Amino acid sequence: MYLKPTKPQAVVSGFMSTKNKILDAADVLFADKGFNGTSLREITSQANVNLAAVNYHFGSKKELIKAVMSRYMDELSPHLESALSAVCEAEHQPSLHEVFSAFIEPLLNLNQFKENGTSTFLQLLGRGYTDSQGFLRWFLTTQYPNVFTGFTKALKIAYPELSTEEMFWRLHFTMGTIVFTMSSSEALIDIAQNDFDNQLDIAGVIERVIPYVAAGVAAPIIKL
Amino acid sequence: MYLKPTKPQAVVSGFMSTKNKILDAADVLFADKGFNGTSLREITSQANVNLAAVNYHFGSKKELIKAVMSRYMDELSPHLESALSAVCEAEHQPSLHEVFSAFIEPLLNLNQFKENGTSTFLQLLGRGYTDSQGFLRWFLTTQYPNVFTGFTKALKIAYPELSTEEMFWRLHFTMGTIVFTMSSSEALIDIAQNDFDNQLDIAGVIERVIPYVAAGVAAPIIKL
DNA sequence: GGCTATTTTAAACGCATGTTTGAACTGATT
DNA sequence: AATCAGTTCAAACATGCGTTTAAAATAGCC
Repeated sequence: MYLKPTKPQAVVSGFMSTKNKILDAADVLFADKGFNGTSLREITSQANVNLAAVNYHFGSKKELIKAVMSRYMDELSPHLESALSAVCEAEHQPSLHEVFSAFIEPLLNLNQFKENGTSTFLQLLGRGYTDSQGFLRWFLTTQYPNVFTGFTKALKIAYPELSTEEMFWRLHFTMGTIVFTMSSSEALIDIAQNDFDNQLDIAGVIERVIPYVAAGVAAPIIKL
Repeated sequence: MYLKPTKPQAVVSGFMSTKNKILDAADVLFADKGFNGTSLREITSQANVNLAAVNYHFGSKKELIKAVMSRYMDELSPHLESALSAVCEAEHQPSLHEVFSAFIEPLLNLNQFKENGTSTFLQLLGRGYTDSQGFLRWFLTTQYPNVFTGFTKALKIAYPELSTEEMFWRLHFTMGTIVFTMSSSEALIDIAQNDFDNQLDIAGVIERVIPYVAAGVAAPIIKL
């Protein structure tokens, strides 16, 4: 019977708990095909566990989605918060480029936390914005608000001339760029490999997108 | 029995063909809840037609999706193509801002073509990128390639220093920004109305996003 | 070893989906 | 009036979904 979230249990030797097998299978499939597009049967058969295990361990599919996201956010958000406040408390006024760059190291470190962690997480983020009619957006903004407030605070310092309203829009444009790019990054990298045959990975994409969004946010203010 | 796409039939007086009732209901619902998230039963009951009518007139749900998109693209793509070639053949070298602005008039004219046509179409475009594992992206790029080639050609003229590879990425970042912004535009406009209580509509969002993407594409070239 | 609580399992449930069917209806043509 | 292609309709079909159930297996403890 399912009651309450249980504490994480230590992974000893080669043994993997059913719970973790489910989480590992789920986040790859969710990232690839979306939350609605992935069935519990796909997840459980990929994870080699019984179908009923998801409902037993997590209660429902919705709770599984939350658990998948929480595993990343719990790892990421402390690092993001400290990186952002470090930027804010620097001696010199930080540039927009520096603010956005504050995300890079914590994001790329997700690859140590989990294989392909960076791109998987960013893809999941993209899915969360479009799938499931925004319930995940609600979940993130209410459960991890410090990341968002810290980010806007840093931007306000880096570009004080921009009105709050303009910043609101450009922030969402930026969110869109990142999230969308990452959710289709695999396909794009494939195309790019064929057309230009460069070595290219998720870190390369991030390096290219940062000047873009920094320039977008820094765009001259329009007069009505 | 269903055979072959039939020619569009003239709409006389207040009468609306079953086919058009379905198309009208479908594109609102698709834009709102995604392709996978909308059932044929929702569409047909919204359109006040029988459930089987979709399969009778269109053959399948997938074909209905194509038909919804084609209705917009067939209207839009000639105007886009001519606007883009006008920009290319101008006496002076066009700015990036001009290139992006070439999209505005044709896009906004969709509102004359159909009520709320502009935002609905852009939302559908956003859905097509993330839903249904890219089959719609394939459909658009293969069925309407001139729009894409015309756009890259115009950009190449406006910003010749940028390598093809960089342009490739910044183009996709731009695509992401637009598409993502529009697919969540309703929610964003709601939030913005509450926070800043300005008059704001889809045209306002477009006006704000253009300086952003133009600046992003025009960002200084990074050295490795 | 025996008892208990936890976990796994196969099977079913109820429901929603896209699609198909065959009969009823419609409106124009002969 | 009879015919007939085109269209609508209610009903069913097959499938896949998330979830629940109750029995079997397992692990922990005295």
